[in-house]
Amino acid sequence: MLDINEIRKNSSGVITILAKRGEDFSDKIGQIKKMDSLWRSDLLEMEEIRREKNTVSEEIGKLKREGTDTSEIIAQMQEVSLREKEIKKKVDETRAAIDREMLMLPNLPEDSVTAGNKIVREEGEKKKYDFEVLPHWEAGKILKIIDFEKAAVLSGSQFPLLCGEGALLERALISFMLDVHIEQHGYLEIMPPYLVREESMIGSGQFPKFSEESYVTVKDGLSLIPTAEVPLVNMVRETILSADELPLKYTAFTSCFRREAGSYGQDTKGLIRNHQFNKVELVNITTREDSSRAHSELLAESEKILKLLQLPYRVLELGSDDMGFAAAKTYDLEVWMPGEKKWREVSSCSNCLDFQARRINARYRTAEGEINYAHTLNSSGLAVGRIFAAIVENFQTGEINVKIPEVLQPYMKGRKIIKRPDSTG
RNA sequence: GGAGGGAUGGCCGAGCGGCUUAAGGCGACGGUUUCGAAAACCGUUGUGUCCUUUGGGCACCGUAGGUUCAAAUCCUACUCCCUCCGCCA
Repeated sequence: MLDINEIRKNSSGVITILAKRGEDFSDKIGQIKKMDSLWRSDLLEMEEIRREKNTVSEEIGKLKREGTDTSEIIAQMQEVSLREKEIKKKVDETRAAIDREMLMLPNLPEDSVTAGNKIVREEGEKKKYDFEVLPHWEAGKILKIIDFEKAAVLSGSQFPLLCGEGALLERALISFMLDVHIEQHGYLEIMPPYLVREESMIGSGQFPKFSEESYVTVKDGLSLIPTAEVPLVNMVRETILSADELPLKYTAFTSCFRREAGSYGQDTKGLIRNHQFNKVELVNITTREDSSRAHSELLAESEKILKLLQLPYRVLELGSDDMGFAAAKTYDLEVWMPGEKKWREVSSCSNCLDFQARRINARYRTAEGEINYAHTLNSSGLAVGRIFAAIVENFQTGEINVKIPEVLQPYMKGRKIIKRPDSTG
């Protein structure tokens, strides 16, 4: 949520910055501003009435104790009380309308962020192949480690089903990623719930705007998490942290669930865009002074996984028109897929500044006793299914076997290669 | 799913509808004392919001309504936690 003071003080500035997202918010901001000044004048009136009520009520108590007749003054106060009720209703309604609108406004992109994605750098080397690398879904089928037909029978299209060494590879990747973040980057591992309340989805910014994207249970109205960012960020809901315990660094492996409404027909093959996928997520909660440093660190931590897996990738700085709702600045990591011959996003590393913290009321107290909103950051560390696909393509051999990257071998019971079941060698 | 019990400040814990702007204790912080410390004593001790901001007002006792001139206190609904029974990985 944006700071309403910014809209009061400099609404045209807010409109200009939001316009970088490619949407015109001038009507909405104007409306909010109008409602806000109405709210404030009504609030003033209501508080004046309450002040009168409080003093007179106290007076009545005294008079009654003295045995004085108070029926006249009570009759007067009945009128006042009625008036208070009316104006309170109006104040509450206006406030609710303001909040509704405020929740629909996306975060302000940072000054440095402009339209259009920028390639920051490329890391690792694309291997040369003296054969045609198959896309992972074809190789996966031959290797009998992915079975989309079975998945479709169970759940419909765009669900993954891994078997045998495929399932083992997925599990190995999860353990490997978690271990790196826990042991080398100082993260606390969390296993959060996959079903969360509506407030949690609002808190991290998925709701109310993107409710179409989520699976919601019929009886209890709980949402399946689209990312572990949701439970991890909400861990500090309604808390005042102490500055010296920051940054908090949380990591979690979870499955993620997305309806992908409106993206039918895109990436229909393979593990790239599924309704359910696995991800290891990183979330940092920190101070406003520290968040920029934390952002670079987070990016490096996500990159570390790609480096260790020896996958070629590039770093993108996302343009203001392409960033997520809650983000002020975002880097994407894209891995090279030699089978598809495409760069594919495997991590999105965002600084949300105090945008989410305002929604969940997460604050910290400085050594001087000042209370500020915390800053929240998140990064995929990484999207497991897409890395699975990247390995199947990047480490493919001419015989359509898949070599296991060295760092993963201990997690694969020492296996060095996944061989096609019909191979002779 | 059924039956009970509960929710008050950082924590514990009082609180017959008006003398509660929430008692008392613990903790924390500051001070007195001391060579220093402990103890003792004294003091301070939440969050938010609005305004005409050296100041003032309003709100907050799980949440939302209601009754009343007046609600932590009475009524209704809900949420969460605990105990037990049943079912269950």
